[in-house]
Amino acid sequence: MAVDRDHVLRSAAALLTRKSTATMDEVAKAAGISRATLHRQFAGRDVLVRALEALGIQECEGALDRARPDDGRASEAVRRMVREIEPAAALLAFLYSENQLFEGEEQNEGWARIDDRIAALFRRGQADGEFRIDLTPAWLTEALYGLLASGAWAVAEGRVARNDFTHMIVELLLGGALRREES
Amino acid sequence: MAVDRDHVLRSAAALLTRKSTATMDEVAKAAGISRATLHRQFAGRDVLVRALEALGIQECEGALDRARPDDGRASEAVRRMVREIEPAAALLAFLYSENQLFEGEEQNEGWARIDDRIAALFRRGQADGEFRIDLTPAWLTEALYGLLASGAWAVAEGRVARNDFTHMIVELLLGGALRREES
DNA sequence: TCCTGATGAGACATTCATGTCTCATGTGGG
DNA sequence: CCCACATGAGACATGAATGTCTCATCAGGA
Repeated sequence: MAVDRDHVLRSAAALLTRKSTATMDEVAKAAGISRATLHRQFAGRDVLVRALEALGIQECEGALDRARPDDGRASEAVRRMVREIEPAAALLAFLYSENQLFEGEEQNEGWARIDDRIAALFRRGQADGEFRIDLTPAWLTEALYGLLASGAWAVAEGRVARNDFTHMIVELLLGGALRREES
Repeated sequence: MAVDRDHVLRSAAALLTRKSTATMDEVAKAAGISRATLHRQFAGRDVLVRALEALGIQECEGALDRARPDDGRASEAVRRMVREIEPAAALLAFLYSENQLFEGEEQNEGWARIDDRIAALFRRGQADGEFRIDLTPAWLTEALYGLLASGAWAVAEGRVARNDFTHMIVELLLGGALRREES
């Protein structure tokens, strides 16, 4: 019956997103399969995490594609990007913290590609004169990750409404907390 | 010779900040003591983490006190606050991620007090007409935590210069990425 | 209907961090 | 000088998660 690998992966993502220390047994139960079958699909926790990483990268790439980062104003592209990434934010937050554990090992090159694409968008915004130039694209990229993680966490905790997710992040990232003298 | 408890605590903070899964044995070695002695000081990993939590709370409270959040313009107070919190940012990031594991248990009330004080500062900024009102104080507080964690991480990874830490965070948090039409 | 293959349940061994205990050592104070 | 005490080193037991294996069952296809 060829277990639905994608279903298992997404169940695991949903669970580990909430409880990053969940047991393989819990992951299996969450997916509605036995530990044995889970282990037949993913031969070990690290394999599972790597698969989740690949899933996260895939989702990010897809989100970036759909966001068309090269079209129109950079600020609008950022807004589209955040909106597209939102569904994957919790997974990203999990992988973000999990990455810190892969100390020695080289990180998946996929992240480098994604970092580059996002940084390129910020760089374009600067070149277009839309974004300020004293905040480096690398920092803006890092900050975006941080805000996505905070946002996902705050939503999960019920401290902000899910509907406000994109608005909160985009407005803070682009506009900041200070009032604008003029729009 | 009464082991220097504070030294042990700070060594542990420095290590766990970099490698959150470090063993009690590694923590002991990092502090230059044996595992037995470490265990005499902190009877278990959770006790150690709780002690680190208390340390983090203490540092935050101190930073908030020194930042005088009720003095002058709210934006300046935020800047002082970030500057004061900076040395503890890595510890905060560790505790921030560690907190997610204390699922059921009630979180230390100290955090609630700190959250309140920070949120109050943002609220004052809004009341003074300095901050925009469509970003809730709760979200601004969460975002600040997220940016502190991202910033500490980015500095540790060498992606941003340590000297730029405060500037990067404050400017993004308050001003955002968009260029101001006028200062 | 029968056969093949995937699955679930569970036993079992292994690894690792941890908690606990003992004992020798070495230092500082009386 | 001698004693008390903290420490370091290490042995040992424990618990948890994991990896591995077997076997019965069940469903789908020939």
